[in-house]
Amino acid sequence: MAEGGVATPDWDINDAVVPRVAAFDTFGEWCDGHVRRVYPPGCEEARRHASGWAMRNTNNHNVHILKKSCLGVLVCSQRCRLPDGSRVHLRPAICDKARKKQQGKPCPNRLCNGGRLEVLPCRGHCGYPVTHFWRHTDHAIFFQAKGAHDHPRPEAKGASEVRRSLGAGRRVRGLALLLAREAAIADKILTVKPDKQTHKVCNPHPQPPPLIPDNQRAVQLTCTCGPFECSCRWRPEQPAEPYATAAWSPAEPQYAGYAPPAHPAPPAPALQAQHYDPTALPADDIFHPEEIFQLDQPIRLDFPLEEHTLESPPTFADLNGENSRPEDTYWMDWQRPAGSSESSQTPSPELFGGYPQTEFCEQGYIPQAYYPEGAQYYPTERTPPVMETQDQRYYRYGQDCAQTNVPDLQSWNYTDCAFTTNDMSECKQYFDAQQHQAINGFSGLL
DNA sequence: GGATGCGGGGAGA
DNA sequence: TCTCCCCGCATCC
Repeated sequence: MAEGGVATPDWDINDAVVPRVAAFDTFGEWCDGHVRRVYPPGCEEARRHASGWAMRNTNNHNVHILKKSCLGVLVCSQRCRLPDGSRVHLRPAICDKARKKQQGKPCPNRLCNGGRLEVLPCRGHCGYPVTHFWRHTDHAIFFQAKGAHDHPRPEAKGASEVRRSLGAGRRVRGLALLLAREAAIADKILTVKPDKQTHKVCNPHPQPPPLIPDNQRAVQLTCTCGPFECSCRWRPEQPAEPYATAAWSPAEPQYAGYAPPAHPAPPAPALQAQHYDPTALPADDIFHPEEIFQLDQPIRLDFPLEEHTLESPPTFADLNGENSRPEDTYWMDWQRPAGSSESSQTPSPELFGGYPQTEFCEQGYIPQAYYPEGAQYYPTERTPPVMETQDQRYYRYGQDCAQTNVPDLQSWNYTDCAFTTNDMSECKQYFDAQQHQAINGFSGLL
């Protein structure tokens, strides 16, 4: 059975009738794996069919169900590493034309030598891109995801949007222009932030259970480091195990030797001292991506501020404080999935986790490995189900079909569901273990 | 300019 | 027939 959110009875997005539910799920921006969710009709993100993943519309010739497929992630052709050991993973443009323009551009990693951006396609659903399905009824918005992403999370949507809106990508000449941009960023933050917050209306669960134990959150939450010098982020109380970053060479086979997620490698490269000259200006005529990504740091405020974030988002004071070093912050932030509930709950897969093996493929598709150097895994969003199924009503493509004999209607067949009921306890143990390893793995950063 | 939604249509199983 | 994908168009921001 696919992972369900609220306690809806079994349903599938393609069912002729879907149940009417009394409880809704917390909106998940980074849903991964076979996931089913039910959101309230007023959930702004759900109404916009928002996702942290770069999802493009796919025509399924069904006007009742909106289908989207994952575009993957933009990565460096050289698979270079950022100063902290993570890799480049940008958000591909949804527009085909824009996406083509993205490809071939120089890698934004200033340490990268000759790398170019290329799309790492998603093949997480039996060799096809992971798909999201959205279905609206009068009383709920149904969401279903099929497949597990086999690639890193791209940067959050807000990053690319603001970057574009600020005209990043063109060469900046002179400090005055840089300062003007910073002022524009600050202005945008002040303008956008309240609005975003007002739209955050769909979370009926103000404090979902944390994925990281409170005792491990404490250090982070009490961190007094400056936003750009913080080195205690995610610091667990457990001593860190030594970690040696597996050197990755572009000459290596890129998609071979996948390590199954059940045995994730210890992760996370040690956080290196970041030597980056913020005053450096581009010297050539091609656009310098680091100029663009300097702008990414403040825009994190442009993302929906998630309730369960483990760390406070940068404040306006942070961005303008005398200690501000946007570039460093960018590097710090970039290696993490930007601005999302799940991402803030779970450290970046790039740092330690693995990408879940593409399971659940009825066709027996054997997934490719994208990051052979380590079994990278990150926990998928797991919202504890709320088993409330009273007042079950069913909708037939928008029609309100009140039903009283629920069991008779639950004979839906799930041929591609990820979990059976019996699997759930095992899965929980599995994800708990993964989560524990993930947390420990993060200690390698510090 | 890009995101998004809709729809036509081709290809393959 | 179903699912996948590509493409064009319209709308909105």
